[in-house]
Amino acid sequence: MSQFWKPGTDRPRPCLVDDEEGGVLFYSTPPPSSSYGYANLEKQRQRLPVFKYRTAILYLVEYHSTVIIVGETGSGKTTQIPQYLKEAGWAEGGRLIACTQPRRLAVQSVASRVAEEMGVKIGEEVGYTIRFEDKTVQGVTKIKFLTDGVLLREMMDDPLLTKYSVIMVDEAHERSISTDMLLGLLKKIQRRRPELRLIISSATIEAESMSNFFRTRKKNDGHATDDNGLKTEPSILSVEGKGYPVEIHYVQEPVSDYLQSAVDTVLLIHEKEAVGDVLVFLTGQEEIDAAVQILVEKASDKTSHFSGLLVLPLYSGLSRSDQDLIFSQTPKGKRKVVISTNIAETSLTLEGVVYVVDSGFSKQRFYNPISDIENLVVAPISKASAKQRAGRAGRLRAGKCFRLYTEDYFVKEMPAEGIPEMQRSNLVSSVIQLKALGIDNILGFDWLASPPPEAMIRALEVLYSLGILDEDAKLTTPSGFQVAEIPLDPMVSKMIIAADTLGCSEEILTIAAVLSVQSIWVSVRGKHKGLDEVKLRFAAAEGDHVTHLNVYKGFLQSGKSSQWCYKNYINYHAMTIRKAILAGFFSHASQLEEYSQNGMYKTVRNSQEVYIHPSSVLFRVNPKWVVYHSLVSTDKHYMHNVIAIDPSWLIEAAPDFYQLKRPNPAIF
DNA sequence: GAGCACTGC
Repeated sequence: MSQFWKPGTDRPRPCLVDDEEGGVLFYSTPPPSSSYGYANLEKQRQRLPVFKYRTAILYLVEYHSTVIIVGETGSGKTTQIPQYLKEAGWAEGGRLIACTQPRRLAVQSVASRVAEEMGVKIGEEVGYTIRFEDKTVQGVTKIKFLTDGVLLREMMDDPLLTKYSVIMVDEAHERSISTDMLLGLLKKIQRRRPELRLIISSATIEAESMSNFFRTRKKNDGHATDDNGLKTEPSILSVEGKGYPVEIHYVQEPVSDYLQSAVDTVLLIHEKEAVGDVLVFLTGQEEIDAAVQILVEKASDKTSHFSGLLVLPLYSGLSRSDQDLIFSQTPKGKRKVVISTNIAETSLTLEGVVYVVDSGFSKQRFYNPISDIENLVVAPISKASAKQRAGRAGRLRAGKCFRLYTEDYFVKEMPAEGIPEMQRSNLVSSVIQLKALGIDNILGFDWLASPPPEAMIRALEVLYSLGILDEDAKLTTPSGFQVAEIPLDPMVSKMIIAADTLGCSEEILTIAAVLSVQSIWVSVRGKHKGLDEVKLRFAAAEGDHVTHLNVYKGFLQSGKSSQWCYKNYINYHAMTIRKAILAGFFSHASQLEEYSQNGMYKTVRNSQEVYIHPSSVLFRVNPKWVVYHSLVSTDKHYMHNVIAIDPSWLIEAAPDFYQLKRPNPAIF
């Protein structure tokens, strides 16, 4: 079938897919609820020639500007569709087929699988691009895998993405900020480039809303076409996965303590169920460590049959070597139990899992645009997530999923989908990116899901105060455009630009790098004291940022710690460094309450009550004025990464901001 | 004297 239809050529319409082996694949017209076709890959393996699936894909892509693929895990859509398109000639004439993934690791592994299947070396006909790594060759690469964020960045140079004939957006149902932005922008591009084909791969639950979003003209008319006879009505093709069935078990009554319940369920599985590893979903490190401890104690009793349990924690804060333990072969006669955060839901796949225990909760970030505070809270997961978690039990053989909530709750109360990241995040980075792409009417942008207007306004306000947007909400020259080019939080970018004139770029770049990673410290259970002592060795009076700089310098000098006598040098530079930080973070200034006994500060912007986090070197030092990098909210609002400042620097850094009573109304 | 779901450019 490699000589299949050449796109754009004039030829008779292929007939509907007629399957002589029993109608496994069919194409119905007119489509019931805009759904076409159904390909069953599992059956196909035994008795359906591969070209049936290919036929359906190519037919739909040929005649529809947008195709939505509802593909379960293991359906092979990600690896097969790009190959079909290439063979059918979609990558000819110097244009490429692009396939996005939301994660770097997925990009790499999918690309190498496809290269292997096609018998080519990666970086030639099949390539990939992720940040810091470009394995493509111009003129040679035909299928290009990339993260959605990279494709967004590419739009800054080539807004219509003219290099590509087909763009496939995989895992669109995850609704990451980048994916949502990309889909909104792709819809715009389609108006200018009607020949561009989009393939959106999504879970069942999101398919209809995706379809509605891309349905552009002549609503309610399934046969709407554009001038070229191309159907503008998106088509939906569903492809079954080859995962094994997973039996779902619910609790009879709601549980009051899901941690305890998870532990009990693991013990019960070990007692009653056949061999096979267990994966438990809890919400965070603290919970996971607690559950691990309880189970390890049970397992340490050599006389009980629980000694067969091999219990391992899994979360991103673990060191790489600890994370790798979960992939080790389960010793004979043992049952591996991995207790994990959401990292095992999408990012990491454990192959031997047969039993899943689902607490029904995960930690989720919520942003309050009014207070400008991001909260990390334990919240109920969605049905989509629950399904994904359960699916983790069916990779090896038929499995079981134990849900620690009632069926009634699942059916009646659990939300179908999670809230898109777009609607619970700070939008400063997204807004500047859209502005850089020439989208001026941000509030009128056609979002798959509109973010709260308050968040949008807050983002515009912040960018205006940073001098990145002018009074007409357009990017300023050169500052605004420079900041948009730098792939960092705009406040950090502004700091970097300011460092240039203050002559401390090297130091500020180091600090920016440290601020861009989650933490430079590795968490080791029960070794908090040691870590605190090590930190003290690097502590700088100016605050955490300069302390990070010390750490980095120490790293460069690795092994020579006793000879460090940089103190004067650091003091010399500390002032200019702090001013550069302030150029970006002036709006994060806080003042110590004069009569405060407990180190209470109030933010300058909205008099929010905040405290210095105990991990800071300035904890209990309590300088009169500080600027923080971020707020972390638990029982109190804690300032993370704090430097001491002189309040006069604030006026110097942002004279408008500190005199402005109300932000300029023109930007709304 | 407290705490870090997960990604990405």
